[in-house]
Amino acid sequence: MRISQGVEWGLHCCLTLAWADNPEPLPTAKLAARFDLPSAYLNKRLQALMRAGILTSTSGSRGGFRLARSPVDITLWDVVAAIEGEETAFRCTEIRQRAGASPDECRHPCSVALAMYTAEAAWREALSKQTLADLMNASPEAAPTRARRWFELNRR
Amino acid sequence: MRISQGVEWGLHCCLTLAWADNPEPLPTAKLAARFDLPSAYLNKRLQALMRAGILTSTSGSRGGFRLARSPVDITLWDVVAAIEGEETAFRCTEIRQRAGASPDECRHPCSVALAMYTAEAAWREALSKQTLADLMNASPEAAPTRARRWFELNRR
DNA sequence: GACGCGGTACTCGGATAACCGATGTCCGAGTGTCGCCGG
DNA sequence: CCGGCGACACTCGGACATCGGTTATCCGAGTACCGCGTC
Repeated sequence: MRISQGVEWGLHCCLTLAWADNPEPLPTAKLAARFDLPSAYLNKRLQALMRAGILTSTSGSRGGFRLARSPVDITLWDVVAAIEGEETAFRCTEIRQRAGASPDECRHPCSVALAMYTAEAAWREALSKQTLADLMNASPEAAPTRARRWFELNRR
Repeated sequence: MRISQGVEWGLHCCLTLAWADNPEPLPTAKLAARFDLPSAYLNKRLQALMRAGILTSTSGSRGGFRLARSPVDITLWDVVAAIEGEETAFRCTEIRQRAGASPDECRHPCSVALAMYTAEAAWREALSKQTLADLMNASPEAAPTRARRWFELNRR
């Protein structure tokens, strides 16, 4: 089991956008350069965040991405779900039906699936409780000022 | 993100072994036939459970697998970790270092990684709290008797 | 009749392919900007 | 000097290759059983 790298990228980019806190959008290329990531692929992930309503995009020259709402209202689950998808990690294939379980029982999920879903719910809840703003507070003192400085240097 | 199918197979097989509750080992082929699974591949997963100390294997004729200890002492995390591995699903690649974070800060994990690890810890704990015995209790009444009946039919 | 021995069938165990999704790359569509031209 | 217009540069957006990992398969190593031969 592995969470795609795009999640890490997405979270760091959201943090950067939050610190920049700028009315002007930030293009993918700038963000990619900051973290030394492949620009085109990062763009793919930012698009996913846009489709989920976390970012807003502007086309054309002077275009780019901005946070769609305040960091207080963006949970980590929002970001993870946008990039990884909302499907459960555990997929029940109903193998009990091969073992002769009656169709009547199969109206309820089997105990195995239920247990796995319960654990996943705990994971999602833990993610939902943490917002982007919490992440900003938990970061070291130097981080926001560094982000601002970088942002000033990369202003067009 | 996706949990491999082997986890589902492993859990159902452990349940079957628990219900059989037999001093004689059960060969992979029988278990595979019960759930209509590819036998050789299932064997690979059962091997993993054996390496983790959840099952014991016996080679040769009349060989097979047995539970290594009581269902009360087998948590779901034991099974999941045995098959999926104990590595975290989220892998921090330290992209903050590309963004100019000082080596001094990097002695601590970054806030993003910390948050993700915290959520994963909640998931693991939820799995650790549930044992195989709990799963047996949560299963419908018909399941254990069906398993026993199947087991008697497939006795050699 | 009892013991020892060899062959056989069965099962685990690890090494070896095939398929699928994540990763990475490219080019087209759309939009704002800047410079030029005309009034 | 001012306003309109056109070409350009920039950025997003989706379509097309590539790679790693899960899934699937096969063959060898080891062991218990069964039958036979001998004492």
